[in-house]
Amino acid sequence: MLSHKAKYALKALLYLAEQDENHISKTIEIADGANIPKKFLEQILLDLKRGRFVSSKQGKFGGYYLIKSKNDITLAEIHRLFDGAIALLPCASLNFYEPCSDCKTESECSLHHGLVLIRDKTLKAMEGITIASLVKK
Amino acid sequence: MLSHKAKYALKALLYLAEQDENHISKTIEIADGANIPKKFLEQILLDLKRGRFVSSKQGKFGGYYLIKSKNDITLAEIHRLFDGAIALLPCASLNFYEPCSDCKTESECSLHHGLVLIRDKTLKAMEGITIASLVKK
DNA sequence: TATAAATTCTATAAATATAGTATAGTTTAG
DNA sequence: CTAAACTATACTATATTTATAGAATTTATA
Repeated sequence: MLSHKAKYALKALLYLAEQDENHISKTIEIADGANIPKKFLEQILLDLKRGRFVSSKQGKFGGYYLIKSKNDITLAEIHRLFDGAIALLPCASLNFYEPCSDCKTESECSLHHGLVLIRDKTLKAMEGITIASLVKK
Repeated sequence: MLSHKAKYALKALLYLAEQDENHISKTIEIADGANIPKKFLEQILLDLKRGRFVSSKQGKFGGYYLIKSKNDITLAEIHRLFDGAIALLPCASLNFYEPCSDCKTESECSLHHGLVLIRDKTLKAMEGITIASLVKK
C-alpha cells in the first residue's frame, strides 16, 4: 500500500503537470487544488525537490514547478522515493537490497526466487505508469 | 513489503508442505526448522488456522498440519490474511475497498485508473505463486 | 535603499498507529 | 501429570501523519 505521502506526492505532481508551462504554483494553490494538508504538502514538495522532480523559486511570487518531463516520472520512482522498496522483501529488492537474517543462504531460501518474479512483474507495471499517462486529457 | 508475520507464515507453510502426509508438526519443530521465534509463530499458526490453511491437534503429541492443498495456497491469499490489501490504495482494492476521503468522485480521481491497472497485474502475479511452486523439489 | 510582505525552507513536536516481541497463564488430550 | 495448543495482554520501538513555530529568501513598493 502507498503511504499518504506517496499518494499526495503523485497528486501534487499531477497538479503541476496539468498547469501551463512556465506557470509557478505556490504550495497553497496545490494544496487547495489537490486537497492536501498544506503543511504536510510543504514537506512532500521538499522531498520531491531533493529527488529532482520539481524545482522551486523562493520569496514573493515563488512556488514550485516540474523540472522532469511528465513522461519520465514513473510510479516506480515515486514509490521508491517515499515508500522505499518495490519488492516484497529486502532480499528481493534491486535498490534496497538487504539479506534476510533468518535465512542460511539466499539460494537455499525457498521464498527468494518467487519474490524476485513478483518484483520483476510489479516493477514493470509500475514503470509503465507515468504522470503523463495519468493526466486527464 | 511483506510484514515479518506474512513472511514467517509463508515459511511455516512451506515447512509443513515439505513434511510427509499425515505428519503432525509441533510449533517448536517448525520454529527450529524455519528459524522463526516460537511465541511469534504460535500466533501466526493460529491466524493460519482461522484462515483454514492449517488445522491443529491439541494436547500431547499435538501440532499443526496443512488442510489446504499446497497448489491452492497462493501468495495473494497469505498477503491478504496478514498484510491486507494488495492494491496500492484502498480505493483500488477488491477485497479491502474503501473510498478516498480526499477525492471528490472516483471517476474524477486521476490516480484511480492507474492503480487498478497495477492491482490487476500484481494480483495475477501473486496468484501464480503457490506454496507448491515454492517447495524445493 | 529600506522595509514589508509573501513565500519557501527547517526543525521539531505530538498524536496515532503498527510491528514485533515477550509474559503469563488456561485448556485439552494422552 | 505432562506436553502441547490456545488466549490474552502488555510492552517496546518505530513509523506515519499532521501540526507548530519560526528562519531565510526574494520581490515589490514607499
